[in-house]
Amino acid sequence: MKRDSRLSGVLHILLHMAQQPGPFTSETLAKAMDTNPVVIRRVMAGLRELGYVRSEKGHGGGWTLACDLSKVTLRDVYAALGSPALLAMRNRTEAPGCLVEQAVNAALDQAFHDAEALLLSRLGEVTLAMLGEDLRKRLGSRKIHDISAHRA
Amino acid sequence: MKRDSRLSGVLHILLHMAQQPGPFTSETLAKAMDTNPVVIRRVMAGLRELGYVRSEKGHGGGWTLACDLSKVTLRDVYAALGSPALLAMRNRTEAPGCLVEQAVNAALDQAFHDAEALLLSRLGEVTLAMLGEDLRKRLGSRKIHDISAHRA
DNA sequence: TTTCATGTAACTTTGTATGTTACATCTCTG
DNA sequence: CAGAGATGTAACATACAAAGTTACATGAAA
Repeated sequence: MKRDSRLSGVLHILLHMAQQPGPFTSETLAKAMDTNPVVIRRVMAGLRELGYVRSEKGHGGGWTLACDLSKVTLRDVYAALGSPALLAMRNRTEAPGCLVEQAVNAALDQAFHDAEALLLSRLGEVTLAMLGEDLRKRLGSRKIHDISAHRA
Repeated sequence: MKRDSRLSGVLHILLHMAQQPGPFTSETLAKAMDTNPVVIRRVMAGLRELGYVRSEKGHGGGWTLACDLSKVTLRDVYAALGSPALLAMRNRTEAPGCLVEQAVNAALDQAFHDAEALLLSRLGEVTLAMLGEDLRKRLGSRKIHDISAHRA
């Protein structure tokens, strides 16, 4: 299964933006993420709708943070992406007529549901501010990492 | 992301096999699962290697259960499929040089790891025998469901 | 009015599960 | 032994979603 890296990617972007004053163009962010500006706009669109970031057109335009980083959790960011599927597995058939399949689904659904709930709960415990704090520790005495000098 | 339904599918097969004496040809099972015999052979191959089922060629051949259903858990079956990815999300980059990405990965990895561990643990708690027991309850007074009359 | 930026639709590429075809191999039956 | 019925498996085809790309409309600043 082709796995989704949008959450990872958008968090990377947000954290970079928190390190320097904006605004950042999609072009700049795309170079740092080694991807395409349109991809950036795509994943940022959901965040904009929820008011976590703002975008401005024209000269001097680009993306800026527009939220209290201590109030936004990774779960919020996940939701801003449209809450894509969390698990790589699914039931063969939902609402099957076959009792055998119903029994299988019931067992799997419970396990799936518990795992999803835990994952969402964990994501809900971490704020963007906490991520930034962790980053500061990792940076240590080092100079602030400039996004334009980004290497994956 | 295209999600994997092999675990669901193979459990369905095993539970059907537990309801009637075998052997079952891939052809029969494929019809019941509304798929192709080769797909059946493919998912059953891992189970055969672990000794959970046996296959015989030629006249009167096919698949038979070869394990104690109370000893095999859903986790074992999952492992027999080759332990495919559990989560639909992944990190953009593993072992990144960028400290920002390291911070993001660290946060996500912990959440991902916890969710995977819980899922595996839940799967490990359920045996095929327990699934069969649940099925019997669902069947109630009804006659045993013949696989040849299968409807999804 | 030109330049620089986002917004977005449409299309292409890529990776993976799933489906299909073809054929080799084995085993029972007659 | 010959033929039919089964699995084993490689090779290829299809379906689908994420990711990448192209093209162009729109808006804002110089």
